[in-house]
Amino acid sequence: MSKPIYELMCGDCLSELRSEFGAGEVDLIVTSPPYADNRKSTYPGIKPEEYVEWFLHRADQFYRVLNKRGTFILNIKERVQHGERGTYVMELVQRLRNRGWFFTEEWIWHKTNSFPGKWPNRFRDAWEHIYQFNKSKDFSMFQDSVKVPIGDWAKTRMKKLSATDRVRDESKVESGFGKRVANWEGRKMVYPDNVLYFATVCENTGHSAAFPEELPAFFIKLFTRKGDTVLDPFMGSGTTVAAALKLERRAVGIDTERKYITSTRNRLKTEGLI
Amino acid sequence: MSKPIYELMCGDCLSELRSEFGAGEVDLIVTSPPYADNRKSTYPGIKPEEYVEWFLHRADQFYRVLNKRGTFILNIKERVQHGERGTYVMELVQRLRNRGWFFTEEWIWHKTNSFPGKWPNRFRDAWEHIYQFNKSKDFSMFQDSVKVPIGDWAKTRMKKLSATDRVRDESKVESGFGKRVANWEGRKMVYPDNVLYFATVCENTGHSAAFPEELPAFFIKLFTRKGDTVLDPFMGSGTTVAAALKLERRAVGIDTERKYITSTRNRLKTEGLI
DNA sequence: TAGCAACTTGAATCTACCG
DNA sequence: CCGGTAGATTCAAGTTGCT
Repeated sequence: MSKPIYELMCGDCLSELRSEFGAGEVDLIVTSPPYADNRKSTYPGIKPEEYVEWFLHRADQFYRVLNKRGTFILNIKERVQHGERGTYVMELVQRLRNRGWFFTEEWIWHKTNSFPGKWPNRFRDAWEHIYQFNKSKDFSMFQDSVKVPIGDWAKTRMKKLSATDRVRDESKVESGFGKRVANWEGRKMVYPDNVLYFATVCENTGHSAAFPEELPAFFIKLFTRKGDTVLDPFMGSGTTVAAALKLERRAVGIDTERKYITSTRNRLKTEGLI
Repeated sequence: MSKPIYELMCGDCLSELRSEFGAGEVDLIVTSPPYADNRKSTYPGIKPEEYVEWFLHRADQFYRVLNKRGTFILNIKERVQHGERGTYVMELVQRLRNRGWFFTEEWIWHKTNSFPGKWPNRFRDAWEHIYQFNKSKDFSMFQDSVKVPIGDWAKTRMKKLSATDRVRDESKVESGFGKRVANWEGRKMVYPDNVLYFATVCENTGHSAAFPEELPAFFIKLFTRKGDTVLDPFMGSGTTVAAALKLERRAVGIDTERKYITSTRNRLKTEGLI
């Protein structure tokens, strides 16, 4: 009997992966973990000084369950503390590398609608890190699946549209996006670069972390094929899971909070994915 | 007698600063140092494993000559070695912080026309780090001097134009950019964010890693006033010096290579700056 | 149906103020 | 002095609703 198309697991990914997954079962991990701060009101924050160790233990499990040719995509950003930008992410990346991860690339996610505000000593923060780790130099990559219309001065807009439309187009949900697709069909298509443009999600998802579906969709298309398994060990509102199902990949989402399991299941039903 | 408006010094910035500059004489340092690699054909490369120590000794001098309210802007990017992105820059940032530098912010420079190319396991590299260090939380910042037109579909283009035009507009050199300035005059101006868009310089500057004049110009306007002193300890083709002079700041450029001293002086003459 | 305007909101950060 | 909270500031994208 074949594996289920999706699984939503409630618990700490450290123990869930250890007990429920064998080695090499996952083809792609895409996640945006809780950041190191103390915003306990929305999500159990981990203090910066404890963050690296906390994360490394879980990353060891990611490594174990990841396929030899698989990819681990980590979206994260340092917060400002006492006027300084934190450096724990830099420490984390080096530690991951020392533990055996192959540090292939750092992508930049430019958030075109970053949070507004004005301060005497800094401008608005409009970007986040996206680190790409592998198990070796030889990993699966399907570059043709993420081509974008050739750049002009509307490049950013088109890039976003292309990601959105392709997801919807390939999904089971018909949303009347055919016309927009036509806008860039027939245009010359080129490979993107390592700077991605996506707006954050403003609508109320029931989760504080607005993670646009285009973002996981981009990496799912780039690093997996239909039927492959995609894991988000810090699922949150379930955006990665939804994107994976729309693209006909198997999806596994893990979260410590029961409410996110419930809301994600509702979301998948609403979108007609399950 | 007042200080000269500009100085071009041939030598290692370590010794030049130590012997020729007193504490706190510089208001802004903007530099793009030689990267850690072995491209000895154009610039004396420093091996990755020696790079951090090599840089830290020079950074100590930067700290000494920098004004209490001054800023140090460091543009740098890791190279790919054996398929992996290097981590020595992350180590450098942490070490600088441990030496007393206040790590205020990391900006992203998106190179809109990055070098084309295709590799089986990565896309084009289209961005570089720009680290902002200070001596404390209290530093000079003149945010109104770098406002940009409010965003619309042409946001990125306008942002780039604004930076270019303002530099030219305030310079001694009239270049017929008045019409472009008019394009965004009367529009609502907003503060930029920490992602900058500048096209790379393709013209032959005689230097391997020329950054666009808009880049130092942006930070010179943001962190200094007319008459302040701007230093580039790894001058190269002299872009920072040229931008500083156009904006009526004092400029100091240091380089180990005699040929760059010569070519920069010629450049400044050609541009009518000296 | 297209186009425009008003309205809403989002992993922000700083200063001020309290206990 | 440290830690926590409330208020002010500000921009882009999406949504709604009207002509």
